[in-house]
Amino acid sequence: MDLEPLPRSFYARPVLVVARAAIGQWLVHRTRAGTVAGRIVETEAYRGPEDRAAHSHGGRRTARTASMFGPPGHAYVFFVYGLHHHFNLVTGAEGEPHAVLVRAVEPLLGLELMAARRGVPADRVTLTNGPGKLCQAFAIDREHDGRDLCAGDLFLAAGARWPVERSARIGVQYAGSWAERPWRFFARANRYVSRPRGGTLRQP
DNA sequence: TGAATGATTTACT
DNA sequence: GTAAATCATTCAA
Repeated sequence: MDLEPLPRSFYARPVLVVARAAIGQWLVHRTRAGTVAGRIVETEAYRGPEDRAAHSHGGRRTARTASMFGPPGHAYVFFVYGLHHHFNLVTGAEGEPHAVLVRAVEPLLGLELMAARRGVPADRVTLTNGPGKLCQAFAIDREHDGRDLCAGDLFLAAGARWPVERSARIGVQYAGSWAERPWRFFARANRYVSRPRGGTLRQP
């Protein structure tokens, strides 16, 4: 299969459209250590400045959120909890701080490399079933913040169509009524979709 | 300059 | 189920 980056026009659309369209596409990262790729199975839309859960809410433009305000088709990567990275796709128009958080991926290529980076066996869903986990498996960190996803070693490629379901977002209940909005999209019947927090994640 | 905290994960009781 | 890990960013002073 040819792994060519999706065009910028894929990202230059409303954030909710991109969040839904991203399900089923491939996420690819080529590094010196090898290539890893997987199917995107879970996303969430963050629509600052009116979205209280978004870092860009209220139009706050800081050093951290700068890339969220940049042109579409670039990455927004940030670091939380002192240990984890989160990977986002910048969408919409330049100056519009909207982004799509990639929350889970189904591993397809480079499973052994992912397993080595994660320190878990390659056949476990915990390899990539969470935003922090997939960043570790794909070796995505702040180095990639602001990176162009249309030209480089980290990009989305066209994948197969996949049935999509939607729900409220996870982990941002404080966002009040906005959290009621079904801005989380996930692939139906895919075991790599993350489970809501609080529930113990058991291995098959 | 200093204190609080988070779009989470993991281990432990 | 609950708590610890762990630090860049943010906001207050």
